[in-house]
Amino acid sequence: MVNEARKELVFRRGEVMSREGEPIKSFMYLREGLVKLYKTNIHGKDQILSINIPGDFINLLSIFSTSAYKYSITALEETKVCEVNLDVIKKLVNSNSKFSLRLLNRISYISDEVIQNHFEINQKQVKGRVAYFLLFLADHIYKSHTYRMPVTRREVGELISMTTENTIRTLSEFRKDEIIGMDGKTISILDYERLVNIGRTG
Amino acid sequence: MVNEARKELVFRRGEVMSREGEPIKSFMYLREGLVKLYKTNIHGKDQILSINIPGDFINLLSIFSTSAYKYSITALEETKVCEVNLDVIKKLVNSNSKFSLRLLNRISYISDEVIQNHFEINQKQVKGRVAYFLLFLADHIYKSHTYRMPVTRREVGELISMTTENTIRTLSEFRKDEIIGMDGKTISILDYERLVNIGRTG
DNA sequence: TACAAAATATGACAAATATCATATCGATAA
DNA sequence: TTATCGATATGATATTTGTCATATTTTGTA
Repeated sequence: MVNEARKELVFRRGEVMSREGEPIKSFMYLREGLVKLYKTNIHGKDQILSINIPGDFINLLSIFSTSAYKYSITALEETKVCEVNLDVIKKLVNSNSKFSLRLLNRISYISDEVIQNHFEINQKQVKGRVAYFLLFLADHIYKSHTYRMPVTRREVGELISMTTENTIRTLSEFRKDEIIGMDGKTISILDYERLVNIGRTG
Repeated sequence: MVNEARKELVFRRGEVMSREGEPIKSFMYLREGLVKLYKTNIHGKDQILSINIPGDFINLLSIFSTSAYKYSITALEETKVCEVNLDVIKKLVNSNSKFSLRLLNRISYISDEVIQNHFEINQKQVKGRVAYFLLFLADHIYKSHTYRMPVTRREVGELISMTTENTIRTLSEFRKDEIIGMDGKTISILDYERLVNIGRTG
């Protein structure tokens, strides 16, 4: 049943996959790529909720609460998504209680994560926030101390609640202090321990 | 089945109803009173997630994600809770798909609310934050322009991410500007329109 | 009632962060 | 290819917020 309703979609970098306020028609499983979930405020500024990776149900937080998206989704790189019609999913909830329980677990886990991340960022100062983000990419996204940032400095600021200027300034400072190496979007963490320490304290 | 497993509990003001990290044993429905949900950070400072009112499932955000509480719950006033053993709830999810769907809707709604609130507060400055909180109490909790604040100034700060001093200072300023009247914990909103405007812009 | 602890209050100052200006670099499109 | 726009970069300055000190008031409890 689900197999028949399945549809593969491909999005290019920068493509908006769904927009805040639009009706939700399907359940989206991220197969390949990287996306950002974000809200746009009345002044047109974005705030990023989270960055999602393959294996994530990227619109799960919106699906059951309302018929409209609570946030927008944009691809940060070439992204493949598996879509299943929402009615099919709702029928599945009705017929398969194991599936329901797994969804409940997953939704709780996701919302916990978003809340926890923003609480942690909230209690840090600029250096701590940037360190936290660099470590997030290293530990959770790329599993490497060298990587190419998938976002602009402005987007980093939108995720960790800072201005673009301060984000850039802090990265420059880390480079001067030889905590990281930086060439455009390519980052290499030179002093992991120190970065961890900054991420904890400041 | 649920009726047999039901248990009524009463908590006094200030009593901790459940603590972050403790195992979750039951599903809690708030029948009467007012509670706060909060996380304590490594420095011992609390951050309040939300204030909950009768009708709320106060530990729903933790129940399905893990076996341990992700936040603590404390009664802000005399509070009555209806507890149902967690195993009974899980069996109900297995047997009743309508119930599962309602839980999914409710969890999504709650997490949306927590995230949305913190995003809104995050993009405001001190005056806007205090205004937002005063209006939250007036519009959502007490449905009146005059009320007795159920929390200390420190707790207000813990909810809207400000220091206690700045919270007190801002309230004093609102009183001097005759936007609110204030006598201890009793607040009366004198200029609702102006408060709404401050809450939107700043 | 009286005492201690917490909450409220306010000023002076320090620290953190945002804003504004300006420059260079790089990617993209006509 | 070149023009344009967005991204990166950095300094100077203004604004916001936090910290520390110190009183006063209120509250809970012995």
